[in-house]
Amino acid sequence: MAAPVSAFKFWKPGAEGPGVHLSEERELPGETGGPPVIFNPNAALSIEKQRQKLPVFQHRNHILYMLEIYQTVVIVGETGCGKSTQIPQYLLEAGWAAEGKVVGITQPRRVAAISVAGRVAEERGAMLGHEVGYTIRFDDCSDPQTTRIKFLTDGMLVREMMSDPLLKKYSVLMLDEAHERTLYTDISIGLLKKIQKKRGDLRLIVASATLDAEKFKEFYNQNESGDPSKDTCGILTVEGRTHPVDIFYSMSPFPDYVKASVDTVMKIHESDERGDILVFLTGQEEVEGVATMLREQARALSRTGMKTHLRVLPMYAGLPYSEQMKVFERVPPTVRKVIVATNIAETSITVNGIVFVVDCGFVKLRAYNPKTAIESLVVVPISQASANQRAGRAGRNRSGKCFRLYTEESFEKLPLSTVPEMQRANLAPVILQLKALGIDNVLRFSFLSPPPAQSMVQALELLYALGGLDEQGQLTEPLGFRMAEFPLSPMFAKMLLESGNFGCSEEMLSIAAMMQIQNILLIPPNQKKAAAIEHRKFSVKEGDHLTMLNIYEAFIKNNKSSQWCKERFLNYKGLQRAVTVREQLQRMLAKFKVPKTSSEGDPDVILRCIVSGFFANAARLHYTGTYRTLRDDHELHIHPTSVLYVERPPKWVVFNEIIQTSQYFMRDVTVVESSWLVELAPHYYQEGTHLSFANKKAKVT
DNA sequence: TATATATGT
Repeated sequence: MAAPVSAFKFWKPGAEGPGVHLSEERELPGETGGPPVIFNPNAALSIEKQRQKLPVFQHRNHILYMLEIYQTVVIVGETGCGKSTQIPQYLLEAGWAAEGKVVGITQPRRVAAISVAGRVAEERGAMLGHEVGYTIRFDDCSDPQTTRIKFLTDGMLVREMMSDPLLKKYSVLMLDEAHERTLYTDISIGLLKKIQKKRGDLRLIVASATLDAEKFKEFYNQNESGDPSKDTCGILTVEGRTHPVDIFYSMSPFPDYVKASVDTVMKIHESDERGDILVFLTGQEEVEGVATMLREQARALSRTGMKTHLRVLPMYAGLPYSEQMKVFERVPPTVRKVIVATNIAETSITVNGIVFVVDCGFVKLRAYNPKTAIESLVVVPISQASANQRAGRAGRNRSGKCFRLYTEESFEKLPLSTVPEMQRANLAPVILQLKALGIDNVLRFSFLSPPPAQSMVQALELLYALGGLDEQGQLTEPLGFRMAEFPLSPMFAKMLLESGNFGCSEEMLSIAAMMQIQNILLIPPNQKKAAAIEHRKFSVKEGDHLTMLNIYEAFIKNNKSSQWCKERFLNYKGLQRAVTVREQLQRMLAKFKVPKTSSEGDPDVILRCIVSGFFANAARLHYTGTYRTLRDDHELHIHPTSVLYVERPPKWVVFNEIIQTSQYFMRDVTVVESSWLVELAPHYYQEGTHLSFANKKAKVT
């Protein structure tokens, strides 16, 4: 293997030599500009040739053969070996989409569904939305008559099961990127096992990384005889086209990975090796901090005569779209890009030209405490799978190097893969969906990785308190069924469905839509004060919900102007999205005959309506100056981003969610009156004394 | 008083 260059003296090469070989994604004709290939017969020929060059092509007949003899086929293949674009086409060519049947492919992310569909349509010389289409929320680019290959998000597949429980239109379903184990992938995995028992003709392809292949096979194999010839599930491995990535570990642990990442980037920059750098850190603050330090050091370096300029680009989800796009811009040869990113760059965003990866070894993940029903964000060590995925980002165009800011010994102690989301999520929305899909006994549902029983109990209790489930745990009619149909968390769904009764459905629609969008308020690191001044103009003493309503209404009043947003440090794209979300929610309220009503400026009805959905998230001001949950006296604080943070602390509040970082913070907080809690949730709260509601009824005084 | 990772319906 390549010896480390002198600049990296303190690095130890991985014992296995080039540690990671990940596949290269194909450069597509047309991606680099130029005329659309479909109009050029020679180009069409070259598309065919390119298809045949992909590693997966060697396995074409074998894949089709396996699908004849097995009901489920697990395909192990790294991203880019061509499986996502090619296998659907093989299936189509082999007749799996005959007689009006559809080949469906799920993706965990919306952008992936759109872009892969686009590529396949292009390869087939077809207009997207006809033979090849996609379906994601708010964007159905498929035709029920003509679409034969359909890409969809896995969340969308779960939605489709609500109207078509046996997924009758599909002959084959391919769950792509199944190893990512997102919440909806896992729901789909379990539900498809159930569907397969009723539909022997439904074929399933699970596309996953090596690690999970056996687990998937075990899960889907219906052969209990012990005779392998009777297996109903088989595994097939597709190698990728690879560029080697050399792994270097630190000789000893770093006390501060933030500083270490800066030092490492500068060492790379000072070396003779060319190529862009990608740094993995855990959050926005770290990213901005490192970006600032790198800019300073690079400036100092250029004063000493360094010719290559360092362009430092932060990358995280909360960054405005236009800023995010900068990481894709091409730079002249005298400029080296360094992208300082959160986990977003691990799977969601792919930047070409990365030769060096610097991996801090940590990630910020959502965690759920089933005892307290509190969600938190915690920084935890990454898994080995994650570390390898990060390293692979260095080898997409040519061989690369990955510097791990931890020792080889610590790498070996890392968990093999990340805990599936199902085991670290609030399950109320999941349980509601499963109930709506006719899964009566959710505790016995076949989960690939069963969640903690306590999480399920918490979810069932909440759904009962909201009136979505009855004493027997059955979905209530109509409330429970309607809640399940909403693409919102159960509390939001309840709040909206009640809004007609409170006489404020117009306002609640705006509030609910706004609350679905993150980062409506933009706070550029160098203009914090100016942003705060602009934002404060919208805030009201009632709290964050009415503040968001103010912003939404002002946005509409100002003709949805992007300039208006810019001047007020508001997220224009986010507000546009809020408009779309609101329209969808409005259609649903109309469908359920919830009357269109407005509070005409009276805030109390709105606040009471919020309480009808969020009564379980109530807190009171403790004499110590902090807040306590009504349910179990847990200490809470108002989040610094809340408009109530600067107000005189109100006595009673409800909130959308708790986020634990340094402390437990309530986010999206609104002032309420204690009497409303008792009045609107009498089954949940009791005035004066404790009474029994599963021995848990909280006291409101 | 002291601050968010990433997805999805």
